[in-house]
Amino acid sequence: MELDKKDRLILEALQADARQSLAALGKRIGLSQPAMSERVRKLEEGGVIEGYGARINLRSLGLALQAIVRVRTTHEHIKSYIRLFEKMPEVLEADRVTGEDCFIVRCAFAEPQDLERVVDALAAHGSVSTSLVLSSAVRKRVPLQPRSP
Amino acid sequence: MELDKKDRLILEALQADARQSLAALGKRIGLSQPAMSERVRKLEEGGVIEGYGARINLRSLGLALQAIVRVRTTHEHIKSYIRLFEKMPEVLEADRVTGEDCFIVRCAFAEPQDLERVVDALAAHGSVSTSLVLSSAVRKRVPLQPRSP
DNA sequence: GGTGAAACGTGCCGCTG
DNA sequence: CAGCGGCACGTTTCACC
Repeated sequence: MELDKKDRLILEALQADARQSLAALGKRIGLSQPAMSERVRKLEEGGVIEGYGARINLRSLGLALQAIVRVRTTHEHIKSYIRLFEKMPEVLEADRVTGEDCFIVRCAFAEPQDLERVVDALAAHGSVSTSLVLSSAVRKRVPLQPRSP
Repeated sequence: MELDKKDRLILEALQADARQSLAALGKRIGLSQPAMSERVRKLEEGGVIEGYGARINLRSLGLALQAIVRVRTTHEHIKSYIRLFEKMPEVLEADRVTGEDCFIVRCAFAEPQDLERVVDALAAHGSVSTSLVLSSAVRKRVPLQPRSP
């Protein structure tokens, strides 16, 4: 799917605030409301926009701590680890990666004891390296500038 | 701020689809539209909901590759690294962490050459370990079940 | 660009703790 | 009495032509 300048502006605006009206969006970008409606519909159906989500403050849910856990294991355990990640509510995201590590896992929790439980569970069939998140230095949106034409 | 069962249901529903009407939300949860309006307003003002964003498909932007780069450096370079992250469009997020690594950085790019540029830039005042993301095994939402009552 | 339908914000009232 | 939810209204926004 081809994206022009205005599509990119739309994506940028919808990343900043997904709950603004199509009319407000149109005013910002210079399109009428039906034109915006059509463009957004195409971006959704074309799979460019996968959905809309609320950004939740983890701290306000009592989850003040985050950690990034690197997991090393053997190939036979890959699938069971994926099932484990899906079962554990502390796991926010898990990526399978190249290199010595097999997975890099981000988790959130309320207290150090919770992290201990997570680490113990993940170390059952492999070894782990755990880093506590001190601060999120950058939390950017998706880069939208037209890249290398 | 106190969150009851219905607040958690609202957060769950808004994470799944932030662009649904308050009336539809109310139907799902069992509240009238004005009641929903009020609850959502309080969740926003209380800082529980930080905002609403569109989920963008990186592949459709031509960014088919992701990597996670761990950066080790000395304390004097911390601030300049944070500025560097903010300047680089490839950097999606960067967390400062405990342990031997100083930062764990996620980036997205179109071609391996782009990653090479990123790694070169990040290795200028430290050392890096780079892992290519093979697949995102888990991409969950924030856990909302009431924790440890 | 315009029109019927749906959604939103607000004020008022009743219920409950 | 305070907090919360439901009803009804005028206004805005949307989808379709």
